Order: sequence, then C-alpha cells, then structure tokens
Amino acid sequence: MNDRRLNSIGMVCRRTGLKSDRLRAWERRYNVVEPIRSGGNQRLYSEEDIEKLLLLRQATDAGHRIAQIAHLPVGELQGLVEVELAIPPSPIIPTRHETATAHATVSACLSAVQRLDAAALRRGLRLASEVLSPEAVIEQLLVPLIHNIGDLWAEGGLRASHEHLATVVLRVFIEELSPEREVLDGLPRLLLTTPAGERHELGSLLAMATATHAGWDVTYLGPDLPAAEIAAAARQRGVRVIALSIVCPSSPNAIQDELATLRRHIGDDTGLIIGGRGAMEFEDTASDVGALIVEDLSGLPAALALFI
Amino acid sequence: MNDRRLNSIGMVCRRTGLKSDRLRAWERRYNVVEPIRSGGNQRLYSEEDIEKLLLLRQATDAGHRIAQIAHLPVGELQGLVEVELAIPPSPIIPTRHETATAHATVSACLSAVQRLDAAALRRGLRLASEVLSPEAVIEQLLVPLIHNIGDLWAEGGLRASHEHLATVVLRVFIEELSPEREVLDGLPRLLLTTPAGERHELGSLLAMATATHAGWDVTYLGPDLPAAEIAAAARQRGVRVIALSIVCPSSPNAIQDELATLRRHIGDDTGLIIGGRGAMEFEDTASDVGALIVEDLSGLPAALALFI
DNA sequence: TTATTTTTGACAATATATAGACAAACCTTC
DNA sequence: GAAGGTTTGTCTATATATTGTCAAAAATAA
Repeated sequence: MNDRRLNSIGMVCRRTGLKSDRLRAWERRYNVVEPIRSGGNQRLYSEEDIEKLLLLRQATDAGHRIAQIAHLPVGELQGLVEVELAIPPSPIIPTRHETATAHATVSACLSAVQRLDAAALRRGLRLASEVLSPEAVIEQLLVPLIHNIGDLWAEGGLRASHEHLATVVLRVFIEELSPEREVLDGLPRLLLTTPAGERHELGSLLAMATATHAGWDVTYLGPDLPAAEIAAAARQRGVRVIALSIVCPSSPNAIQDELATLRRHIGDDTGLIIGGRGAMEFEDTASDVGALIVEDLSGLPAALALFI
Repeated sequence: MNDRRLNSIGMVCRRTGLKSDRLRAWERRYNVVEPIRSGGNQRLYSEEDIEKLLLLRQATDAGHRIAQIAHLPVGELQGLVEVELAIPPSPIIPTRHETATAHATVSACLSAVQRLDAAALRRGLRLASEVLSPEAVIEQLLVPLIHNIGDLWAEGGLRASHEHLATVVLRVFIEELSPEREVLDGLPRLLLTTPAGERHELGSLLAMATATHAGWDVTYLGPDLPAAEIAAAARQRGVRVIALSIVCPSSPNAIQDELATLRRHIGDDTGLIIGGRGAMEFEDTASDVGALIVEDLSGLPAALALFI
C-alpha cells in the first residue's frame, strides 16, 4: 500500500492534536516516526505515521510515558489503548404494526392534506413505510395519493396552499425513501428536473426515487429550471440521460421552446426522457427533439435501460 | 464525454472562488491543471479542470499544502477531503473547537454545491450535525453556507442549477434537523412561506427550523404562495402569526401588492413578520401593513415572543 | 474603446527547521 | 517526606521554504 498522500507537519498537528514542538521532540529523542523530507527539508508524514502518532497520543493521555512506549509497534499500541472498547449493538426488533391497507392510508393522507395537518400526513406516510416495501410505497401509496391530489386540485377541491403543504412533506418523505447513495462510482448518471414553467415537483420526485432504485446515479435539481441551466448542469455532471417531468405547465408553448433549446444545447449524445401526466401533450415536440416519452412511472426503468 | 464548452480564467475564478494569480501560480509551480490555449494564448479550462480545482481549494482550505496534493488525481482528492471531514467526530481531539469544525464544513459544502455533488453535500452536513448542536448547525454552518451561496450567486459564480441542488439537499436536511413535532397541542401556531414572486426557499427553511426550536407549531408551505392562499391557509389553521421570507423577489412591486392584499385578507388580529436578506427594502410597505421586520435570523425568536 | 488575460519578477505573510534553554512533572534514593 | 536527577512539554531565536499576492507592460477579446 504505497500511499501517495503525504501530510505536512501542520496537517499532522491538526489531525492528531499534537503540537509541532512535541512532535519534533518525540522524533528527536525517540525516533517515534521517521518522516521523509521534501526538497526543502520539510517533514512529510505518511498515513501510517499519523496512525501511530494518534495511538501514542491516546496512550500518553492515558498516563503512559512516551519513553516507554515510543518504540512499540502499532499493533501493541492498539492493544495498549483498547481498554475500553465495548460496542454492544442493540438489537432493534421491528414492531410489526397492523397492516394498514395502502388504500386506507391514501385516504387518511388525503384528509391530512385537506386539513393542512403536516404532522398527520407525516405519520400516515411513516406508518405505511414501516409495513410496505419501498416499491409498494411508491406504487400503492404515493402514486395514487399524488394522483388524487392532482384530481382534487383540478376540480377545485384543493387550494394551492394544500398542494404546497403536500409537496413540502412528500419531498422529504420521498428523499428519505431513496436508498443511501454510497460509493456509486460506475453507475450511469441521470439528471432529473422539470423545465422552466413547470413548478409541480411531486412527479419528478417519484421519478427520482424510481430511478435511484433502478441503479442510476441521480442528480435531482428540483422544479422549474431553464433549458440553459439544465444543459450546463448536464455538462458539468457528464450525465448520460436527462429526464424531465411535465404535469401541468403554466405555458405549454414555452415548454416546447425549452425542449428545443435544451436539445440544441446538449447536442445529440445525451439521452432525453419526458414523463409525467402532461407529457403526452408534447408528443410531437418530443419526436422533433429526439426525446423518449414515458407514459407511466413503471415504464421509466425500461426506458432508462435503453441508454445503458 | 468531451466537452466542447471551455471556460475562461475569469469564469473559473467565479466558479471556484480562487483568484487568478493563485490559479496561475499553481499552474506555473505545480502544473495542477494544463488548460489548452486559445488562438490568442489565453487559457481555456475544461469541466474536469474545474472539478479538480474545486477539490484543491477545499483541500487547501482544510489545511493541506498545495505542493503535497497538486499532483493527486481527482479520485484521491475526493478521498482526501472526505478524510478531512471525518476528523471532527474523533473524540480524542479536544483541540478542535466547534467554530473550526463549522468553518471547514462550510467550505466543504460549498465545494460540493459547486461540483453539483449532492452526495458529498449530504455527507458534509450529516457529519457536522453529528458533532454540533442543532443551534450550532444553524448558526455556524447553515447560515454562513446559505449566505455564501447567495453571495456567489450574486457574483455569477453559481448558476441556477447549483442553487437548485443546494435547495433540494438543504430542505431535506433542515427538515430532518427540526425536532419531532409530536404532541404539541398548546403551542402557538405560525404559518411560514414566501410570497408569490419569491422563489428562494432556503431562508424560509432556516426560519422554520428556528421557529420550531423556539417552540412554535409551524405550518410550512414552501415558496411562492399568493396572498389569497396564504390568508386562506392562515384562517384554516388558526395561526397567530404569519412569517414571510423575502430574499430576492422577481418583482419588488408585486411583493408590495401581495403584502397589502395579505393584510386585507387576514384582518388585524394576525401578526405579520417579514424577514430575509431582501426584507429591508420593504421597510415602508411593512410599516404600512403593520408588519414587523426581522433583520436577522437570530432576532426571530424575540419577534415571535411578542405575539405570545 | 474598455475589460480581460498573459508573463515575469518581486514581495510579504505563513509555515517549517534547528538548536538550545527551561520549568513542571515524574521517579529514585536517601 | 525531601533531595536530586530525569523526563517531558513548551518556549525562544534565527534561518529557510512555501505560498499567496501584487505590479508593470504587452497582448487579446468584446
């Protein structure tokens, strides 16, 4: 393991909490470590050096005298320090609540939205997610819920404030639903947002959760982003595909322009997917700009797979 | 993934926060990047160059010496800054104060935003929140971070896409930061949103976290809500106070109208608080409609207390 | 034109190195 | 316990290295 990462003495001080004088004194008197030198004769410590110095610091803090332990190898120092290392993993037993049907939860959540009761909405969602798998939560709870909200909104049964509250709560819930994005280096990259003029975010959030589950490295940028911005972000991230959610834009004509502008900016190498409730209205534009239309959220993984 | 779009040195300075002299010095002394030249011998940087420079800035901010890290590839630099972020939690180093932790994290988070790296931003925030108290997270991490984002945005160093990404990540983080709103029956109720025309949400999110910590039952409705909607929601929830965040509205005149309309709708019994970076510009309007202006987030609890 | 960029050299501010001194803490011995 | 020596961390002074910044003059771009 030849680590090219070398640390200056200042860095070592920050990382070990030892002052530089002490560090140099230890080296001078006991050769605790023997850092190589830079061209200008400055010390360069390896990660192994730092590890040993950290252990020495802990040991001296615990009362050991540096002269007695300076020569010990790292392994022995660890033994010396590991006096109090107890990590009893507390076993968490998932309490199985009654299986509330997704349907009942949908109606409960809808009622919470209408009452502007964010706490109740959160409780309902959380309860369901304890029982259902993430996929089931999306398909049986979130999709119908968001659909219902959209319908009610169209009928005038909900005000903008209700939709805003639902968005605020759901966006956090959906993001928490997504798996932890840890070291995902090789994954294909997807940019997800809604075009300028489309401020409805819930659909794109669902798409984000779905795409993440499908194994994509999703950069999610929220709603209402101009084409030039989308293109710039796609370039910076080096994404393979851009996906746009369109539900109910304020101006359909403007969306067409945005799509055309976007394709012009990104060139032909980047895939373009359009989905959402209002996507079908842009079928012609989509074929003009070489975009794939996805009618249903369940069709998204297959559409994405075309670009791998 | 070859980007035909290249960046001038001025653009790189805005996007990385590095001064041009420093940039050229790094190149002259260590060849950190080797931008191609235009016909007139001017440097043209690629997106990969910018990515590397951002990481180098973050690493030097964290105390690394440029000479030791200049030659590292991007992947190792990422590992390096992760290591640096992982230092604060180490319990054996009492020498690092809260402020130092917060400062390093702010820089790391800013770099993550500029790289459109949501995962790194999340990790940075989470690590800090494991060490700092919620109050410290807000005051020393989130407020400076959001301020910095605003400044960079004003200077052209950030695009809308960067601000969107930051909003998406921060809104989830801030909501998770807030304590569980469980049994809070007697708490005074607050409605929090931004008026129509103001789409910047980050400030109102901070206000939400602050007000929740101050013991209010906050109904948060996200950004960009028309006055009539705000009034209707306030009536339905029976709130005592409405708080609005104003940062940089698309049309200041429209905001004045919204404020007047709102006061007309809600009557005189409901308190009205206006805060945020752009709030001071509406001082006159505020006094007309009987609204309290809060200049600073730290003044919010006191202002709210007036209405209990 | 005006603003930006390039090159070069110089310079100030930090960081680090070495050698030596010193006081507080620690240990041994009386 | 006290005396005396040892260990240990810290401090000083001086020198060198590294790093960021600045200025001037010429070239380029908008």
